[in-house]
Amino acid sequence: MNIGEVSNACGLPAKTIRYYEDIGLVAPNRSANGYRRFRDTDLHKLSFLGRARSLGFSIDDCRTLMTLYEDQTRASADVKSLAQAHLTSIESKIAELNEMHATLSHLVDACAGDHRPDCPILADLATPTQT
Amino acid sequence: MNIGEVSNACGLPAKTIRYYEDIGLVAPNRSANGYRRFRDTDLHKLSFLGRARSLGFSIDDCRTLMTLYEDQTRASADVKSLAQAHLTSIESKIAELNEMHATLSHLVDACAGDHRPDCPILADLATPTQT
DNA sequence: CTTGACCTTCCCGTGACTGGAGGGTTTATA
DNA sequence: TATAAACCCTCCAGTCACGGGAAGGTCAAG
Repeated sequence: MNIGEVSNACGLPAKTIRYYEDIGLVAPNRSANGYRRFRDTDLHKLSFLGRARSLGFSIDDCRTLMTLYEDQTRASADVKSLAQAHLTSIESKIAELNEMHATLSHLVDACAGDHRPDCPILADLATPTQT
Repeated sequence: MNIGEVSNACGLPAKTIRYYEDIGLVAPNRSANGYRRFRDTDLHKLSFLGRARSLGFSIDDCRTLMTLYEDQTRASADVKSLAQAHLTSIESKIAELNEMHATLSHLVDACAGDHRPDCPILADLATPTQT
């Protein structure tokens, strides 16, 4: 399979697939004309990566997950702890966004949003010691 | 005031303050020795920027907000619509993270997390057509 | 034989900084 | 007076995970 076909099959842009080769996540063969030639296992790997990335795992995490996936003697505890750590980081991001949202929606509600210049949003931004 | 003093006062790292000068968000004077010399209005601006950034506004948004802040004839509607748009983008980020969290926490719960290799998390990652 | 759809490499840009090298200035202390 | 610590400066490179685009080679169809 050429890169376009693989791209269609796994949903990753060709650019991304080339990038993944650059950083050593996949290692396709080459045809005589220089084109990348992917095997089924390469496609499988790329799908795995795409799915892991869509769950928010970093490239570094993905590398580890791939290693674990290919290691038949892995302990599921290792996978779980990695996922757990990622979950925790997702939770803290959500918490941070929720806080922003609460503050900002409060301010937006307080703002008349008309032609007049008076604006509680700007007033808040100009008041550093307030939360 | 020198940069260190301003940094303490507004909570932004000196590096960040220099960066903000580079991109034209503040324009402090210079002392004879080449040190930046900040006025109260500069500090005020930087505090404004820090607060806006902490609410997740992009640098570009911050630039607009500063302009609006300094424009006495602004309409609060302009500020509100900017904030509203930002709120919406926060909401979509939260939704995305919530989806990741739901999927991943489900998988984590299903994983034994012991010495055995069987792992629903890896199994899911290896199954592209599943959600 | 040409057109268009592929594929290749290479380099630059993104956002918002952060780290570090290499060096000048000021202030406090011995 | 020497020196050490604590400031300050500029400039360059790196972060993360790609995306855009240039410049050019290859392949199948009409």
